[in-house]
Amino acid sequence: MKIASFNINGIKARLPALLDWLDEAQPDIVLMQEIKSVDEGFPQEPFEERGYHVETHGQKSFNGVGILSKLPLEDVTRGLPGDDTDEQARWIEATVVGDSALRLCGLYLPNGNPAPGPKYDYKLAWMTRLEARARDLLAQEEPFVMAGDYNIIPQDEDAKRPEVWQTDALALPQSRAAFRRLVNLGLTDAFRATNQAAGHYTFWDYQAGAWNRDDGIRIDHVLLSPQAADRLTGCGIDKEIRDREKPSDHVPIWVEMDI
DNA sequence: ATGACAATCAGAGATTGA
Repeated sequence: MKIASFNINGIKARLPALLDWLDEAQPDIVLMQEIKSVDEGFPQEPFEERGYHVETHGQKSFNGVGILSKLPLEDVTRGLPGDDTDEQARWIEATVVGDSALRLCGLYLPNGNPAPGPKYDYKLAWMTRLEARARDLLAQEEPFVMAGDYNIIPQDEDAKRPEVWQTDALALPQSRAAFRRLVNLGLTDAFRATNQAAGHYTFWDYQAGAWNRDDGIRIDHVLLSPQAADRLTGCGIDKEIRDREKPSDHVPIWVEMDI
């Protein structure tokens, strides 16, 4: 089973590029971020024509997450638990049942800039809630995938120019520490489990020729529960699609699992 | 030192992103 995460940066602007990639990569499941659409505005038909079930948790203009799946999506829940006043659409969960059940968690973690400030406080608070959700899921001792745009550069080797990110919310020590706490609960960073090299990125800014200079950062991650990590057989980044017409500023990261 | 670039909503330019 191939499971991908992709920050598409707007479904309206990205539909052709997304469909082209889907037809080539043939993922069984896609966790999407930044759909930038309300649920009613998300075009389900082109995905259903390709055999995908579609579930979204959208909002107007910004944020928004969704799941495409060739298997039916069961027990869908929307919103990260822990703050009933949080109206930002950044979290969706669903279960797929192949040979066994797999819980999918798709997330769009807050950017947090400028830091310090209220946006950074929101990011750190959101990460505390994320850690709590991970603890609850781990207690169930079943396979789950927690994938999306984490807006975290875990280590300096995950950026072409780490020095320019030192005071950025994506790389500040508090951000990295929160990400480590999450991983240290017992989750596996699928990319790092299969590839230890520096210089692998999932985001290149549209500005200043970042793509042409390979000035990227690795901020989209797939974390696996122990039971899911046992089924991991591969992980990759579809870097080449960043070079196409009207690309997202992110590219997909995917895992192959023996499920 | 600043802006670059893109998407959204709206119908110009502010806001957001990373």
